[in-house]
Amino acid sequence: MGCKKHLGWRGMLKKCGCKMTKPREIILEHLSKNCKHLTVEDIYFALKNKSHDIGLTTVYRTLELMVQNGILNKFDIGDGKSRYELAFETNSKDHHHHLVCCKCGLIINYNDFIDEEIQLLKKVEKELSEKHNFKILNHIIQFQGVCSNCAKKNEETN
Amino acid sequence: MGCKKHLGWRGMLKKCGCKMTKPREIILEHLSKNCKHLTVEDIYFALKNKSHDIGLTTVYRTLELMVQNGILNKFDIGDGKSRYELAFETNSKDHHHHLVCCKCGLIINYNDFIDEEIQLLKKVEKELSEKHNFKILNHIIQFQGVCSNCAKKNEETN
DNA sequence: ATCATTGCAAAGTTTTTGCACCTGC
DNA sequence: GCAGGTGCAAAAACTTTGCAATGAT
Repeated sequence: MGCKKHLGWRGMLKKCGCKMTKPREIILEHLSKNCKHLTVEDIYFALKNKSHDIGLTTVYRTLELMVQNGILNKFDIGDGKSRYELAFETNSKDHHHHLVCCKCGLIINYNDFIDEEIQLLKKVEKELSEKHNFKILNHIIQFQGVCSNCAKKNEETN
Repeated sequence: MGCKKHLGWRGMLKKCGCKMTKPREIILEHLSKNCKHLTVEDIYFALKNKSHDIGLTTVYRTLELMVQNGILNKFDIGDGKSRYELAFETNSKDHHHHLVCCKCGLIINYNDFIDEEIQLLKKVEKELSEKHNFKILNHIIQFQGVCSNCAKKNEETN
């Protein structure tokens, strides 16, 4: 799971007139070691468990800041909680999309067809961007459905 | 914006052991005439303006029920409010994806490349579904970026 | 030294729940 | 008639804001 790129953040923040502080470093570090869809709560308690006493407010503010600066992606799988993950470059090998179980909220990252998807996306992005005069920065692709566990449970019930 | 299909809902609900009531009918009717990403608040006040006194709780419960039964799609563009729209069939001419402005929240529906997207999606769905043993019901594709208005505003500021 | 950042407590939003009453089938 | 649906009020869940203290450059 090594999502490197530890350096560079400092620079990215600096360029936006922001300081690199302990809490910010710790939060980014945590996200980089857990390359997946974390909620504010997830992060807050995970850090608390590692004896890092960072306020909930700071977590919220840090994450929002990172989103504004394109370092993180924010999305919602339908449970009303915002989720954050490193904004992997479209071409990076860590880039992925999500399969979301609408029963239990399980999220599966996949990048099986990423290449084909990306190819189409790039084309679509370019043309939509021109047609609607819209600067496209990012995309979200989510498949919603029922995971194998929930399907099993459902069979048992019926 | 005639999104027909007014009949059939009753049947769909019945099949799920649910009754078709006045509030449900009015809410579905409203959604079918406003084929786009409405929040609970949007719906609640729109109906209030038409002198339909439907409780906020009922709106929440009705929408959630429709989502559970596949009649509506639920998604979040990043502003923390759930949005709902009719779950157009993948092949229907009303099927579309979204362009979301991350500055002002503007949502543009597009279906320019829908055919190509759908073709790829179907393939991806089939294979992901087998590989991850996941029953895929639906998908969300969102491009995030900056709309022309916000881009203009930004230029003026700088 | 200066201005951004932090953390707490308080407030704001959005969504859910409990419960008595009402309604569709 | 009865299970399911409704609406109100209250609570819960998530997020933002104000402000005094602290920290980074």
